Amino acid sequence: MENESVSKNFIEVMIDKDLEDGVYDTVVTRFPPEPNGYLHIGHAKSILLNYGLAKKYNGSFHMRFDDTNPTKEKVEFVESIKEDIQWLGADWGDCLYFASDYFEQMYEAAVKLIKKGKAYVCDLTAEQIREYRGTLTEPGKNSPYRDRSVEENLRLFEEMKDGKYQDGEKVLRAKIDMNSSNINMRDPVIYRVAHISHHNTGDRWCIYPMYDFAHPIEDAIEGVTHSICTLEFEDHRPLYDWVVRELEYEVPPRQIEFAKMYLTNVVTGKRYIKKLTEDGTVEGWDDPRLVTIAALRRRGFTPESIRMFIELCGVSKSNSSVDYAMLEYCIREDLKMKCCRLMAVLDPVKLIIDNYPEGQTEQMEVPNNPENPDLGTRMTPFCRELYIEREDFMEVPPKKYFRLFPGNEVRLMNAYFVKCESFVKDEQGRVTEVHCTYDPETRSGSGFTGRKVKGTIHWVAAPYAVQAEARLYENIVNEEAGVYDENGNVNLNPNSLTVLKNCYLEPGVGKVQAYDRFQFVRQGYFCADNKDSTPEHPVFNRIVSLKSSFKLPK
RNA sequence: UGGGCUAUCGCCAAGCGGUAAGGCACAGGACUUUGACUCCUGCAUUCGCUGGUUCGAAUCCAGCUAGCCCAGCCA
Repeated sequence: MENESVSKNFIEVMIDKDLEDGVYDTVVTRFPPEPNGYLHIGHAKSILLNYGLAKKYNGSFHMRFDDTNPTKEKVEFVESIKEDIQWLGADWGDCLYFASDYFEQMYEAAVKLIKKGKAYVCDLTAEQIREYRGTLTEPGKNSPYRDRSVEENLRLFEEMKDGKYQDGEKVLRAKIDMNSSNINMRDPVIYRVAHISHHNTGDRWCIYPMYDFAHPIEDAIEGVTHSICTLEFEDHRPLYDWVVRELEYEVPPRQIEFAKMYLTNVVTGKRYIKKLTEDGTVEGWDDPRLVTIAALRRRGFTPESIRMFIELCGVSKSNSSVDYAMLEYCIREDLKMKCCRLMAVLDPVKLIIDNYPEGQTEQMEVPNNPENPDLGTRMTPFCRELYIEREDFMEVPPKKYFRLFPGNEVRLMNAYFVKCESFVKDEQGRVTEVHCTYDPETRSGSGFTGRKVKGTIHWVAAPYAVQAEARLYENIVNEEAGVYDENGNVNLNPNSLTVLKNCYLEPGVGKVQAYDRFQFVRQGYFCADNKDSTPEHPVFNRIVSLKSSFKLPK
């Protein structure tokens, strides 16, 4: 049963009005990344928002690479972006586009502006253009080239296209208003010369359109109705509208801005991620401490969990930073019913059942997910020597500790009740063995109701367990200290990664399955590292820390 | 001293003149073969501030204050 009472976000309200007023009779949205890096959780918001809107209004969603600046773009990014979007489940169908496929039309559009007397070729240098532009508080002044004739502009622009000029020698500018209080309207540059190969068009062009000119044209050509972008483009909207108006498009697209997503305790800035990657602080763009889509995937986040997260965060126009706990909540919620809950021990100590026959092994049938019988059961071996979690035994228990301590009885999950009889320490005083006795009548599933125990602990059979490595990732930055320091450096959490080499997993849980399923070990879900894990050397990443992790009472 | 935008619980976020939804987090309690999950319960007399209009304002008006964005031939 879906909850239909969910209120509409402000964009949906605007779309509804447009549809009512007959401004548009359909909804077409798009996600237009520049292929110059990897996608992260912030992009997921834009992708899912645009895709969700198109789907909700029965319109279409376009995937478009905004590749108008060949100096920063690469095909490898095109591929990774496509992969990430597909993984997220935003299906663009046949609507895959490249801005660079419209270069011809953009050139024609520029010619049209020139003919209308709305654009001119300017010979000022970049520095001069900056000076002429004025400042935030002072108006700009007209370029001396502003009043060239249409004929001259046409000739010059064609020469720019034909490669007669060097990079930076000439630009094409829109003729708007140098006195505008909006700096974007002070005769913005709309075409620049760049003698560089483009990943898509090769050396066919040596002039490339600027974002402000190209974007509205791309939208108009594709019939995009609602061009949704982030807040920093609000000041560009007048220019966007100017372009579609001057170019006289029949059904001009509308730009709508929303607030970007920020997350606490993580680094999302592209240049910071790059820095961390380059100085070796993280392993790469998919390091599990990052929140790139690839990293989240590697850590075991599901597309469903990310969609839920974006849905929960909502959309608005106020800058905000979402609590990281919200992301963790979503993955827990999604995995809860669909992952196999296997047993594993991260910090092992031996548990020896003194009254269990030596050399005997019995197979216990255990449910894969106690809350979801559909996931079936599996067999797991049980014998005299087991590994349990070191923290599940205490020589001198504090109040309200109800796991193992001398004289106390607990349940071994999916097996028997065991009572702690004694323990062994080494010279350093470290516990090396815990001895106990078991009660055969209390076998799991036997229906035994004779008595109850307050604690249940997990275990693995020592002779059969598979040794594994676990990597516990924590937030990469300290919230208390702030994400960035006064010099703009990332304020790292020195404990962001802990590697545990001596962990044990249940054996025989399947060949591939064991390495791509989620584990639940008392306080956290674990997931096979889909990059570094092999059957011989399983590597697991803890993907979340549960909110109510157990704290010993004082 | 320019322009644009935003201000509702620790964090997101509804609300659009009729007397503060929801989620996360947190705190109690019940249940429990994971101290998890689930289930109850609690959690803004108040909506950045100050005035005004109104029978009535988070919602309208005025004036403040704080934060974010803009001076790339980046997107």
